[in-house]
Amino acid sequence: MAVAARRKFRREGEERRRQDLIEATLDCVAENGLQGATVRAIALRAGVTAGLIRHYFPGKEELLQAAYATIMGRMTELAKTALATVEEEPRLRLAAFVGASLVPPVIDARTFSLWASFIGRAGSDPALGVAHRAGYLGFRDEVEALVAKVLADVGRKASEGELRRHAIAINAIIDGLWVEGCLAGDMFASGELAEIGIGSVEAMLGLSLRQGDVA
Amino acid sequence: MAVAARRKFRREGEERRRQDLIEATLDCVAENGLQGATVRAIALRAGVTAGLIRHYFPGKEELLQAAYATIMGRMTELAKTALATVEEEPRLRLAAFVGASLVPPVIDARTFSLWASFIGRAGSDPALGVAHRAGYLGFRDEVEALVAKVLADVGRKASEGELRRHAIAINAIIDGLWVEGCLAGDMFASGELAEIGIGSVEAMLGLSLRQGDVA
DNA sequence: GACGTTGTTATGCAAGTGTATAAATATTGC
DNA sequence: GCAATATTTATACACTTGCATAACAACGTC
Repeated sequence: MAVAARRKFRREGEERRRQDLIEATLDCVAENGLQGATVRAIALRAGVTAGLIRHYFPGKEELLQAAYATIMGRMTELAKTALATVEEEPRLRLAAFVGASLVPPVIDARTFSLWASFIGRAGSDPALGVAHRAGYLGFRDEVEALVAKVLADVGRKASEGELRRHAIAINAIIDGLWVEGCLAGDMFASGELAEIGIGSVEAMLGLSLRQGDVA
Repeated sequence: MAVAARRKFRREGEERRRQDLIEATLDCVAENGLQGATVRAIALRAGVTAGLIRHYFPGKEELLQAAYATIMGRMTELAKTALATVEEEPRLRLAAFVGASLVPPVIDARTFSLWASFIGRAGSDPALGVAHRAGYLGFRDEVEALVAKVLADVGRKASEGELRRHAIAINAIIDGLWVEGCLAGDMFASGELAEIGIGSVEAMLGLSLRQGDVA
């Protein structure tokens, strides 16, 4: 009788394994939604057996939470990168930020799929809703600060309410273009969304954000 | 021995039952995502037993497809209603359309939850992707037509490319504000999103859309 | 190089999944 | 009322799910 050989394996570092499991989870969710993220599918993709998951996480729920935290962190990280442009001049900074938010890697079908999969439950899961709100408000505050600097730079005064409205609107157009770019990127020429985004912000603020036009 | 009494039931019309099952499915999906839409949960909510589902649909997959088609149809229906304003004057029509898209019932947490739950799989499921694209393009074409009328009305010429960009941008800001309104409606005053949306479109087109300002 | 630790696999289990089938009853036409 | 029909329930089945447990083997330590 041929005894089934026990599978060979390597011991990876703890942090490495955790990350691998999280990444495998994200892959599963991105491809087939939360439904596709079964412990067996995740383990298969991570190259381990299902039982190992419970060695690193109390349960599947906690693994999903860790995965959600990871994708949220990655998204805010991308947003920060978009914000951290080298430009000094306020208008150029704002333009660079909007533009960077509308090209890869921020525009990314996988990220969008993950966002949608998780956010779909923001209505019923309070923790998700709170997390979204925090991320959104943080993002909007950054936009508002950028806009305030731009307006100050050109010598325009804006009330608190005006600033708020500008931030909401700019945020919305970035989000809207982001969704479309992620869902159907091939419908737009390369850089077209960034172009449209910057142009729209210019129109909304009533001033040019680009070098050539700067007085 | 007390024999378990067989459950009483009524025979409903075929179309009525189908609709009830679809509505129950949407309820389940909206509350707990596609995961929550098990045949038993759906049946429970519809007030029938699980087996009945297969009397009206070949399988669960087909029921989900019918539910998706329903929510998509309902969304385009809402969009059409927003378009079917009584206003005659092109600018007022555009403003009314934008405004109607940013208040209930278009702004609706349940609808958003359903949208997100299904659209999350648009990347992997080609049928979903195609459906979204068709809906989006139809919507955008309507916006483009509206904008064209507005510009013609004020005697401005716009190239095909300009029209396209305007439609994309207006669409994006509606979508972006819609998402935020659905996810965190309580963060905005009643009518604030509509106000911001219309104001942004005015800025983007460089003209007023409101009665008082019409020349 | 043997040994103990523990990361990892393998196996099992109870609950839940979609589906198939048969039994039962509500409804229709007479 | 009564039989015929097909909607609806009830039950069963094979499979998947997350989780528990025990056996195992890779690695550090002496």
